[in-house]
Amino acid sequence: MNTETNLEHELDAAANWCLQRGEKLTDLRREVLSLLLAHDGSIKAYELLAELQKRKPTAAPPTVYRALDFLLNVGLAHKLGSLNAFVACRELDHTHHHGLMLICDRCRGVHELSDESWAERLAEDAARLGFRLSQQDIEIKGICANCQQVEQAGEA
Amino acid sequence: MNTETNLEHELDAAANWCLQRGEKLTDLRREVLSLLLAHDGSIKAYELLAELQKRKPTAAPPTVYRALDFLLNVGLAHKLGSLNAFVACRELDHTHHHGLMLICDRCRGVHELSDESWAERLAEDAARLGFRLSQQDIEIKGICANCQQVEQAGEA
DNA sequence: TTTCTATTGTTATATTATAACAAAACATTT
DNA sequence: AAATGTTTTGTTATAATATAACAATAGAAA
Repeated sequence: MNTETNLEHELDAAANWCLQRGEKLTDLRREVLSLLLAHDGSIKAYELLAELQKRKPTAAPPTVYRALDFLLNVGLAHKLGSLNAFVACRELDHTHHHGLMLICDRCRGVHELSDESWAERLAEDAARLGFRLSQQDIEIKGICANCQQVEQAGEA
Repeated sequence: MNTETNLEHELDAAANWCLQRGEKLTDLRREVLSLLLAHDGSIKAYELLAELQKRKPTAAPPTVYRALDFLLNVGLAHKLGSLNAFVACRELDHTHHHGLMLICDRCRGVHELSDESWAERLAEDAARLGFRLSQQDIEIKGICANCQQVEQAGEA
């Protein structure tokens, strides 16, 4: 199975995901999601716009922001507030509460953690203050494994 | 002890904090920190600028952003990436690794958690992926106790 | 078809943040 | 004090991020 069919597969799954929620993954939204998925790490809205314009010269900022808003709302993408960047959600299947996004300071890559036992503890601590957590992603910064290796190689 | 002397007390402590790090809390920085401290919740850069201009009409965006950068670097303030807003750090004394910021979706208020036992667990999970956490704040969204009460009152 | 709603197009503008260079303040050495 | 270097602040311009507002189009429902 090559990359292209893999991508189409993911997009079809996303379309289904939308239908189950009474929403539609239109051509435009599908294209934006496709661009998001094609990026390993996160991507910025105006980078996405530039990509989109290659195939759709008419695209303007609202074009991309509206598609992103849709994808965020339906859970197909995440916004990384600390970077003002966006990333496709790769973990559609599990019922996730707080997506934990490990963001690499170096390469802007993102790894989404699905283990959530730590989250319970967190929610307890917050509850002790009367704080009720909303279901949003939590962003953690650091250096990914790959960039740590590059770092060491540079020091050698 | 009234509010004013309390504020001056905090500002003096902040000045000391800077000196210990070989940095200086200049008048300008002190004024910006003062405005940050005067706000319960978080405040946006341009709101801060407007406040600053009341006493210092010459102030421009770089004025406030430079002061904020300084305060962030020396640890006297936090940036909330998800809101593009800023907040004074109220927990100077303890050696904190990852400040946990509970941000209210409603009132933009922030509560800084100092208990960090959950952070160890988090670091372990991340380490399993080879991810090394950097010492940065972690932002958690939700509804604060106060806003929950207001919410209920509205429903009654 | 007609009507209603959702989506997309388009233009303009708001909001957030930084670059670049000049001036002033401050510290250090002579 | 004068000369020098460094840090901080002033100032203008502009970059980067995001949304408002309204027109046009497409799709669904009556």
